[in-house]
Amino acid sequence: MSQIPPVMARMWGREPAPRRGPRPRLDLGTITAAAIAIADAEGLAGVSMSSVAVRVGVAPMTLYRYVGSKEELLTVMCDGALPAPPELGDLAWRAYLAAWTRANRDFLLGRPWLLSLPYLTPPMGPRRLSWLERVLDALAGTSLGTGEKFNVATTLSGYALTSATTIAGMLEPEPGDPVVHPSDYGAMLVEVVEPHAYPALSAALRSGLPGEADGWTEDGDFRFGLDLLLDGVEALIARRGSQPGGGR
Amino acid sequence: MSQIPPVMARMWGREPAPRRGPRPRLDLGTITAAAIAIADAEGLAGVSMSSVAVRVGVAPMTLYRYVGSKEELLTVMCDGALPAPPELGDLAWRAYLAAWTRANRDFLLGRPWLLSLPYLTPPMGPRRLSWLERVLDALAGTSLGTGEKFNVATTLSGYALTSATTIAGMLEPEPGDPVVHPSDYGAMLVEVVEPHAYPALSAALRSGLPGEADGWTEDGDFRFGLDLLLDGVEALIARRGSQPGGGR
DNA sequence: ATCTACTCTGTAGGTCATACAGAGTTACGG
DNA sequence: CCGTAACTCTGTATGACCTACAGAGTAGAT
Repeated sequence: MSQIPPVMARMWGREPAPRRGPRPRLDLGTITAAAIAIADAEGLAGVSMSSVAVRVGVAPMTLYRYVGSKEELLTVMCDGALPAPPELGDLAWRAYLAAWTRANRDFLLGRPWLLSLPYLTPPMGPRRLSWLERVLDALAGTSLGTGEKFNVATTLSGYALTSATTIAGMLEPEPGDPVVHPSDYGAMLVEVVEPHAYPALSAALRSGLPGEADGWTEDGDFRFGLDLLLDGVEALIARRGSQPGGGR
Repeated sequence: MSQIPPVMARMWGREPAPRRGPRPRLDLGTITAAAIAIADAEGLAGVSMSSVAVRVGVAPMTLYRYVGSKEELLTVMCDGALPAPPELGDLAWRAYLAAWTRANRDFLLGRPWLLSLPYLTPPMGPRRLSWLERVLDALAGTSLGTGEKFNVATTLSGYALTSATTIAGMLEPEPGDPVVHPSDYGAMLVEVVEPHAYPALSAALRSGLPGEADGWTEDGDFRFGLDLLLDGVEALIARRGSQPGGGR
């Protein structure tokens, strides 16, 4: 009956509870916690089946009793690494969605290795779904349809992701990465961009390099895009408000 | 003088043109084209230094004359795989940005392996910058500041990315991937989500599973978020329009 | 007591990135 | 015209990694 793939079953604690043989000495939670700890300390590159096995005190091959492959482990990590979403309290939808998106971005920045994983798959783990739950809740009072609420969640979560990726790419001069510091970024562009081929861009560079302006903050950039989106949501709600219901 | 890292120099054709020794038999363009062809045919997993070397007809180690590491090659591929941005013509900014974002999403769907790469780094290659150039151009007539135009480009491009990732995750049942088909998605959620822990979500699932509604199209979802953003931009332009200039 | 399912482990095979050193090749200085 | 230096290409080797396989031990079922 259960069409759900084994990874997901395990993520939700639906393990078959075997009858014969020795009791399993581990569980999936212990393993993913170990893997996450390693990723936090050394980055994703430090996470190997061997290193995880050492950390939980078993032989490497033992892990395959709990996980079908390394990729499966990474998938489970994507959910296990998430914190609980912020509390709704009695915030209005707009204030809450702003806080939600910011919290979303912040935990991605706290665990930047998440950005290198296929994080943007349809949410299936308990943690990811609890974040989705909160958006539905926050929008419950509005006239948006169910599908529209899902779309708002997806879009905001995507924005948090791209925003975090952008910031992480500038902040982290990880050793061995071909990462460019934002202070050098404008200078590098100037050196390479020819006014002939890129007129608008080189004009913009001449008028003031991005990242150099005094008033600039990365938080300002974040709020910029966020307000763009929330203004859009607000416009939509206003539109729907005059209509009956709307949306499946 | 040139502070620019070697990858970038090579991406822009700034190779030092050596004087002694045999003429190089290859160039970076040939190599990246081969790597891209392999990725198109077999996915990213098929791209190894060996496979690329075979395709261009040299020994694996030869590639390291043109590229510092495999990661560097992947970085260069990220730019080389991009098509030219759509022509501006005489479109109004909103129509153009919509076309631009859609084209952005479409080439990502055409080369889904781009989604597994660190695609969201600050644009430094010629192709990526030409996409940026077009946004600046399209917004030239508006009263937005330079920084704001950059932000609009970043946000829209991020939206194209998340949107493409979502669709690709549902469309491609790649062998060996723990991917879930959208038709199963709702059913799986129902099986796993407990109304007690996820009241809003399970209510939404009961009222109509996502992906099941008759009127649903993935393109509708795309336009939904896009309009959200463009409405936001429009609101911003309207606000800026009354003020002098604006932006650093 | 025996069976049997299940857990843990060592070994081994295959793939991969890349360090290294050597051989061949071209241009330049004399 | 020759030697030398710089540069390109290649074979070999190393170490890391994932994981297939088969065996050994263990504890509940019969």
